[in-house]
Amino acid sequence: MPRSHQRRPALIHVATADLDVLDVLHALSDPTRMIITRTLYDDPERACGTFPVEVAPSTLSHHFRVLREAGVIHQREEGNRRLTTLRRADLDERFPGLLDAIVSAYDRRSGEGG
Amino acid sequence: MPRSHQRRPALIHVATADLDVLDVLHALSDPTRMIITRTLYDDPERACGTFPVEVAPSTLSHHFRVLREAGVIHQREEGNRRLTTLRRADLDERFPGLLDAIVSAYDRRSGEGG
DNA sequence: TACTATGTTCGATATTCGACGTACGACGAA
DNA sequence: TTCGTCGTACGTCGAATATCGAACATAGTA
Repeated sequence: MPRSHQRRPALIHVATADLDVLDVLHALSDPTRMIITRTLYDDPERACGTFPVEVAPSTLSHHFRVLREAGVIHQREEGNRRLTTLRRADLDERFPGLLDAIVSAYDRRSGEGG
Repeated sequence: MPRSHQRRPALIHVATADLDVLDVLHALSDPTRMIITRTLYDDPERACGTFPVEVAPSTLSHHFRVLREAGVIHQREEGNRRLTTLRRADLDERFPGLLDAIVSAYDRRSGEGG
């Protein structure tokens, strides 16, 4: 039988026009997911296992799913890796200034609460 | 006996410096709470029962609590009413541009999704 | 085939969340 | 005191969520 080229779930990504701000806010209200997002805000692209978080791989996978379904990140296949990027342009197009304001707010918070 | 001046829980409000952006994002990621916030964004002060939401009073009270503990709203006593305001200046001081960006994003979303 | 690396899915468990009904407290008026 | 209004606290329920371990799937290599 002809092997399908994409046996994996094909990584559904929500369209830019369908982004829901409540979903985005919910996705970013979690510490682990915020760390992922903040990391991608600086680095253009990273593999799943290279984020500075201390959770089980399965848990991390779950958080990626939440971020992906909210439209915050994009993931593409590269060999046996899954490379993750921030959907910065899409978010900025749909919700101008939102991502910058959130990341800026997060940076302030990190610096003070210590 | 001297009647206590504040028999009610005294409405704890978090200090501006202690505002946590993750708590704020979580508070605003709920539809009912977003409606409350959006309403207060235009109106300076409202009583609890005057918001355009369709939930039971006890549920509404729960949402006010979440918003209050996240530092999004302020509530003060006025007779047997509790008047609610948006902590706009505090939020803007701690997280410049965040509230405006979120409300702006919410307005865009409302206009499209139907 | 076998092995390794990477990441996901599944099952199980514990927690949180949103909603409600009920009971109660505080205020204002009679 | 008694009543009605406004709003909260508590308990409860079902659903969603977070977390983990274990098994699975894919890609690459030997």
